Amino acid sequence: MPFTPVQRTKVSEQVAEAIREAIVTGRYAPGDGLPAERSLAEQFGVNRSSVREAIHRLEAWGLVEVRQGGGTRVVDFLATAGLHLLPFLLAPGGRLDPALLRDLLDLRVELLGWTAEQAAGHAGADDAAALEATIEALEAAGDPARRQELDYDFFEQLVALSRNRVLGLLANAIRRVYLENRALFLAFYGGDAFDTLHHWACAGALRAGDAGDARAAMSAYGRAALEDWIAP
Amino acid sequence: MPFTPVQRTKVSEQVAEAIREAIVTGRYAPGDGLPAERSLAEQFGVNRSSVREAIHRLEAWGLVEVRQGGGTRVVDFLATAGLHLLPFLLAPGGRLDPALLRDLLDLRVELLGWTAEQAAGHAGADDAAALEATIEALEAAGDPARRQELDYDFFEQLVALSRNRVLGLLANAIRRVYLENRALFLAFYGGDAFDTLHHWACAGALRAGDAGDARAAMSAYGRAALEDWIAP
DNA sequence: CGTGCCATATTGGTCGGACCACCCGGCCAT
DNA sequence: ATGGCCGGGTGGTCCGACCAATATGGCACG
Repeated sequence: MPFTPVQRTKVSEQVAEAIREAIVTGRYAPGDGLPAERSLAEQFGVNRSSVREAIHRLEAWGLVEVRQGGGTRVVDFLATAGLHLLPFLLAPGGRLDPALLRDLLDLRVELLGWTAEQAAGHAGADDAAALEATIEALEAAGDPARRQELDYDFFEQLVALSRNRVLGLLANAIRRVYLENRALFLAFYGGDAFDTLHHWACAGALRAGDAGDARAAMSAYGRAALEDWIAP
Repeated sequence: MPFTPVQRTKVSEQVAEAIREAIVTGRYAPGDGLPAERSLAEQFGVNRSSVREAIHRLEAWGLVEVRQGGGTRVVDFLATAGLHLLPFLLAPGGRLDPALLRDLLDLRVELLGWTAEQAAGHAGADDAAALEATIEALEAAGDPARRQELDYDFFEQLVALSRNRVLGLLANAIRRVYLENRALFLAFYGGDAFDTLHHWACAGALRAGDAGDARAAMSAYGRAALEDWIAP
């Protein structure tokens, strides 16, 4: 059994995480001013440089606005930040936000369907075969974590087949959501509700070049997952 | 006529932009190593702290991977970065990437339709009235830039009506694409091809609570824009 | 009383230097 | 061929200092 890599967390990362958590959990409201860098450095017991790095990471995430001489203010991130914040908003402080998960799964239904539809335009027989190989591995896998991984592989293969680079970027953002909240979705892949029916239907539709059927299959899969994940 | 705010560019920002441009234009291939921080500081004629801030911004964007002792390497950003990179990928080095624009507009069609469909589930008569007020302002506006602005307002109202916060984050990411590449889309709003036919249809469908019609209207609008923007 | 100006404290931005932790490669003894 | 050692290069952190923009309050002026 292989060892898992040791965790090397930089000081600036820890500071950034602490402040991010304080913001997304509402401890700082939009418009509030963050403590001064020198003050934060003292509170965290680190150098001001590390605090600056942390704050600039938050700025890159769209959580705070920094103005020289005017302090650092928390912004209304729901109105300005992009999808890269979603992994942290989904379960702020360890508590799942069920409404937000519902929003995500709703969008997922649409996205799965459209991705399959677009993939149908470029998929050949060998592409369908590759997808089917993934499905077979999915059925053979016993470990729920491995299933989750392979299921996402299937989606990424569809994204690659769609040849849409913007969709690719969007999929990258979505992937981070799963990576950061693995445990959240794990129960589904261990339960009885999960089956590969729709996967086979999608692969078959791609083999036949039927975009409509492909879309229908993946939409149905997304809806099934939604019903299982939300309010059992 | 209001003045445009003076440009305050920090040193670290300029450095970050320069390196980002070098990466997205392919001057550094994925896997390549960036020069050392001390070397970059010397080349740019700035302090190492500023270079570090710039590099960490690139890291937050998903463009580079930093390892202590092991240097800083450029990553395959198409495989890892999120939608926040799109504004810079659309016209790297000032030259438009038409294939990428096509990808974006394809996705836009789907997104516009779904947003309208979702909005129909929550829109009341006063919401429809607000939308219609925006359309009237849109028709009255002579300045193409103002039209563009109002058209995006219309979309954001739909997003707000959908009550889907994930879609809201996605819309924020898309908005940045327009803000960073205003000129690119401006021609459309000045030409004859632009009309408010689909907007009215959507507002009407929302007033009637017809999700299907709302979706059809905005999908049609997206397709019309796509045909006008691509290969005239 | 309101206005504009100015001194000052506060805050973020940059700088230069120092040291530590880590990775890599070459060299050497085993 | 293996493992240990070591030196050079790299990023991570720290320190102290100064610069630049901002916010604040007092004060003179109208």
